Amino acid sequence: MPWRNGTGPPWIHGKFQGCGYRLTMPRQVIMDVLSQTSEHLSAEDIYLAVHKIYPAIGLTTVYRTLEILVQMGLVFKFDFGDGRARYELSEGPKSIGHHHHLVCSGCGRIIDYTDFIDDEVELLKKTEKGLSKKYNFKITNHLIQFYGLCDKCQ
Amino acid sequence: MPWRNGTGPPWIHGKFQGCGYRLTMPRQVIMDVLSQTSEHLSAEDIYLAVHKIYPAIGLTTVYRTLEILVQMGLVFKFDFGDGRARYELSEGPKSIGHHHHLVCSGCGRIIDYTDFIDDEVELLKKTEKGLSKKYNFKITNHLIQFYGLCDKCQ
DNA sequence: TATTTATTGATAATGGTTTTCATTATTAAT
DNA sequence: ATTAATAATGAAAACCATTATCAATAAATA
Repeated sequence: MPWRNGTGPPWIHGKFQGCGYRLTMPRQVIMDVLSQTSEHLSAEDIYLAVHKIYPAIGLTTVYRTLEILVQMGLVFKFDFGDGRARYELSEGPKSIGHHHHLVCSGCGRIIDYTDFIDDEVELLKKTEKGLSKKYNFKITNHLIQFYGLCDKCQ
Repeated sequence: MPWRNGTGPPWIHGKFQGCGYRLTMPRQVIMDVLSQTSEHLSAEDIYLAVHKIYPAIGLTTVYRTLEILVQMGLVFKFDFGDGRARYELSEGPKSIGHHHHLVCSGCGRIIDYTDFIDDEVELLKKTEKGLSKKYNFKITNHLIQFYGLCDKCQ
């Protein structure tokens, strides 16, 4: 990485400013934490990780920042049914790119998968076009999740 | 409908017994309420509707019953991001059959759609088969949702 | 009928998320 | 630079959907 910890890549700065937000230290560190993991972190997970780097952080700020990041499209918010939201960077160094999740109903394990993306994209394009037309609904995002039992739980 | 209010169709009774549950009055009325709507009711919505027919109902019982119904596969539980779960009968008189949802990020409106189900089913079959094999993950269910802005919000 | 077992509902507790609000940091104006 | 206006922060309290507790009731079984 060509930037110091907490400094963040330059384009992030522009993105924030472009949306009328300031790229403050807490926000940079939250972005760093999200960039350096491929896990599905909860707000508290993020709070704890940020706290190691920037101990003055408050949980409230984490929630507020995540809301902004989701709204800016930099972060995806997921609900895997365990009562707490999970957050993932939508793009970045460790991002595995466009993917979806297998959610184990037994142990709650989450498996990322990127298979059949080509077929999926084809269907989605068709579907999005059709639905946009039929309902005049402007689609910005989609969610696909599979539920079932992982190898250890069946 | 060939059965009285709160009596429910016969097969429901068998289903409950088969799972080791009793088909009590509160449970029957909850099933009735779910059968007679095509909306996306929250637990409280259901509680209020049931309360008109069966005033002794408690909110706790509604939650407990819904949990059972979901676990039995009679009801789907959804999260549309407004902080409360929504419940839909997976099959029944007013059910529109297999469908998915468009979620408006502006006003929270939910639009059911059943388009492209054939193409979707094809992709899902392929995907499920591939993922089951690759990850040894036994898929029981899936979720597809589109997010965006409805006609009134753009 | 007696006895075991499941179900119920009022209440309290839980816990993730939001709101409040005074303080602090950042930007813009002078 | 200094000051004024604005945005961001964090501690604490509030919120609110959902769960756990537990005594009372209903249903199934012996």
